[in-house]
Amino acid sequence: MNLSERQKQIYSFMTRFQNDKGRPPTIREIGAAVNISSTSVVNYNLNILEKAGMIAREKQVSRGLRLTGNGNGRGMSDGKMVQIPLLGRIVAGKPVPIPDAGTSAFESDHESVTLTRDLLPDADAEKLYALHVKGDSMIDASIHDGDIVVMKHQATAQNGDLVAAWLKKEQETTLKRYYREPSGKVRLQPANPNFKPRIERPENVEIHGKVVLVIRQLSRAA
Amino acid sequence: MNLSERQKQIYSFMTRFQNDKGRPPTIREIGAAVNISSTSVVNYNLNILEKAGMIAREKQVSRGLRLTGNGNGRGMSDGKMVQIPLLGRIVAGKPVPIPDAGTSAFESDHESVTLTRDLLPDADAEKLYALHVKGDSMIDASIHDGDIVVMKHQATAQNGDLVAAWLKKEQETTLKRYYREPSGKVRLQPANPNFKPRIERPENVEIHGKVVLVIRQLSRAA
DNA sequence: CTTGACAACGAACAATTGTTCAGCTATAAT
DNA sequence: ATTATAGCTGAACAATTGTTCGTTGTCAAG
Repeated sequence: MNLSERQKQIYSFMTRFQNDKGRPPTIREIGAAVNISSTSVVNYNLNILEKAGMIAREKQVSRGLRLTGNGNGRGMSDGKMVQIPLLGRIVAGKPVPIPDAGTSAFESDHESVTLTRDLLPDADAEKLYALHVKGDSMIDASIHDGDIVVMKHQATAQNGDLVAAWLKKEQETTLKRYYREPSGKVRLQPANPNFKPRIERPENVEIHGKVVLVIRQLSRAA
Repeated sequence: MNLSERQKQIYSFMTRFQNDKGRPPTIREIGAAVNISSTSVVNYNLNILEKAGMIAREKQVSRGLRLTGNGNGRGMSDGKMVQIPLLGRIVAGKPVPIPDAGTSAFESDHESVTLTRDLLPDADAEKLYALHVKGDSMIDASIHDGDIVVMKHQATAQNGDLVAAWLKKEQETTLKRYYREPSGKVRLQPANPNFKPRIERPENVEIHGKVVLVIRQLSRAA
């Protein structure tokens, strides 16, 4: 699956163009960038890139090119993104906000975070929502104030999942790892092994979602 | 700056289309999606959206639309992304890999991570590179094995920055917060306050970069 | 030498797509 | 009643863009 110098140039240009302009280039734009005078030659090389699995083409569609990222380890960069609504904050004293039914990215005043799909466990990017972590109280050292957590909305969890759990009696939200003990009780294990786990009766624990991604921006905060 | 129902629909569709297909829609595609029979009406509404600062248009360019995200809090989603080379692993025993000069995303066998710009401290997305964190030894509880850290390559740091430092004598890499003490010494402070800081002579500390983003994927790992 | 592949050129064609314009309707202001 | 404006229609036009085809040159295998 060796690619010629030109094909590498084309692929590289496509990547830059897409990242830069937010749309794929046309055949002629590619030609101009890599000094190919004829559109048919560009077309020819694009077909090769397609056979190599590096790109996908859509016929009869202007700019119908997509980077598939096959040649590229993990870096997808094909312009496919997921916009995840930032529903609010997760705080100790309040229940976790839950996504509305018809939450288009436009509706209401939601902020949102846009992520590339390669960061997420593939499949349905629906049902995902993001929360700002506010206050250190409920969380241990592995997640901090100001972090953004991307959650998948679900009411059950598997052993080891990091979940947002609502403790009914205490009226409290907490982010912990979930374990179902042989005894039937639920063990909520802080990510920091130095902290002691919390054993709860299953009836007192309501799972609101599972954490799939944690993002910490270190630029603004100290 | 009130937008009509139709304009909201158009904007919403543009967002979905862009995220979905990786390219902006054409005027006719928009028309079909929002039940507008005439291209001129779509054009008309697009001009309004442009004046409202929600989108940008490029004349005489097919799919020459871009979401500017002005109407949208933080969620940029305009298809502009940054591809960051994943240079390798950061391990205790080895120096931090440093980006080559001519690192196009294509060259060599680099993997890469693609991020949307809204996650990064704006400005030059150049000079950024990503590393896999490997092994718990050098890091304290705030960063884990398997995390991805996005670094900015720089040899100096400000107080409080989370840096990758190379300790010459110990031949060891470590991720810690950097503080210049009044005494002139350098204090390397673990993110976990339970751990003791490490005081070093400045000559022994070589800063290789500053951490700007930490990403933890919780899907695969246990 | 001939054959066949690969890589490229140029040109023409067809489809897609952005642009423009005359006109229609309803509603609110003059 | 008249005017103005927002929102729309339909159609034609021009520009952009994808597709196809005939041709050329190179180079290695037969």
